[in-house]
Amino acid sequence: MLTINLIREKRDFISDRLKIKNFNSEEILDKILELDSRRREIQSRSDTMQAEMNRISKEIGSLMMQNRKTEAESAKENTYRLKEEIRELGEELGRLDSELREEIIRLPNLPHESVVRGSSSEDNVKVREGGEKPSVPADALPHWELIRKYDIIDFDLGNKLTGAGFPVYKGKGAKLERSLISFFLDEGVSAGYTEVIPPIVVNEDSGFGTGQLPDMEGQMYHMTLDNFYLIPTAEVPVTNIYRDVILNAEDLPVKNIAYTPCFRREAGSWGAHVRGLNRLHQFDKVEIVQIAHPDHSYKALDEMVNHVEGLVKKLGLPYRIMRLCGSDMSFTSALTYDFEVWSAAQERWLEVSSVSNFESFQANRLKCRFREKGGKQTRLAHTLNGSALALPRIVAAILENNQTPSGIRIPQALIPYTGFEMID
RNA sequence: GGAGAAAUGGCAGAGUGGUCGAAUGCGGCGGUCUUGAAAACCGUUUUCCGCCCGCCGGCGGAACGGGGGUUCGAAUCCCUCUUUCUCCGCCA
Repeated sequence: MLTINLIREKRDFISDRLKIKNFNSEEILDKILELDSRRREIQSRSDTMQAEMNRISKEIGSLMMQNRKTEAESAKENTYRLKEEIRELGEELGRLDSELREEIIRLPNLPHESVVRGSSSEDNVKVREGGEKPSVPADALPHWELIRKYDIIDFDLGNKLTGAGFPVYKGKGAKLERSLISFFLDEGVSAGYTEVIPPIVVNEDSGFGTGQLPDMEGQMYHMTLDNFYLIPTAEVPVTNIYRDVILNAEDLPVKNIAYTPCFRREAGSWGAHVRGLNRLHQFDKVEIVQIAHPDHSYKALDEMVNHVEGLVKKLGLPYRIMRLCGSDMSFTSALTYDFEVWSAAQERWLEVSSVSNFESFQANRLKCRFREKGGKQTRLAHTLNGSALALPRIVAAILENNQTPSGIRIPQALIPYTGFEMID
């Protein structure tokens, strides 16, 4: 959510920047400015009347104490009309507040100055590339056949228990999954992140705080009886730890890492290219989250990108880092780097991580603020997060890229975790 | 699930209708003293919105778990929701 101050002061700048995201904001901005000036006018009037009301009330109080009942009664006469007007202004103010909020919420975050406009994912900018594409035989199997061949992930069984997109990991498949989670967490902790295990069910306020609500309502599993949501990413509970929190500047950056299962309805996005592990309703992910000082948040973003790059390197996966163009970026992000790994049998790049700086966009919803040492004023912090990493496509790439006639080779870095070198 | 009690500032804890944004203590910050520190003493210390305002600041309004109500006036009375604690029941 953009701040009303920014909108007041830099209307045209905002309008220009949002064009990079192919978002036409003219009408919304005009409406916001109009609502805002009406709101302020009403508040001034209401404040003045309440001040008057408070004055009279105090007067009545002191008259009562002096036992001057008749004077007190006549003073009361003056309050009835005032009270009614205050009530009406209060209602008007409430209406304007919520209307204003509704409009502001419709505006996406401003893209960082390095973001190009673009019209699709084709226009994402390759930042760098690493690792070597493996040479696999022409008859290399895609992962959905490999998992059957070695009986390590079972979609049919998941279908029986729940439905499509809820696989069951078995034997070495389960161990591989658990090993990757531990590996990612350990790497994060070594890099200075504090591990947390948050709830995977959140309330409406949390969903709103990080921006999934109301925009992505249909993408989350909603437990209507309790009005809870299954989290689509650990970003939601972990970032919301800092909702309504005022941090000290010297405590920044705050760095958290969390493993959670993630749940996505993926309504409407099923189709080609989503076979096997490419798209699931439930999947595992390790997420890194930082709350940073606004002056250093892009340094934090670089650090996070380097961290994720280290992970894919250690796993020996060919990867590329893409800076998303405006039209491919999320509503809430100011700058996003996507990580893709090469999937040898599918011969495609698979997105395995998205690392973003949200600047103050989430923080404004969350009311996540900080105070400079010795300072009095609070400022909005910057929030960042990134997958480090999402498991299913990593598993798919490891299976496909490392297949050999004698089985699937486990990456060196994972062997201490799996305890075996081959899936065979 | 049943019965009872409670929710106040960073923390502890007073406050049962009027001058209470809130005593007091602790903690924090600034200062005096000291070579330095401690102790002592003095001062200061919630957040949001609006107006004036370059900044400092000033003025007004709101907020005592959330929401609603009674009243000229609510931390204080009423309703409701949530949470916590105690006892009972059940349970991984």
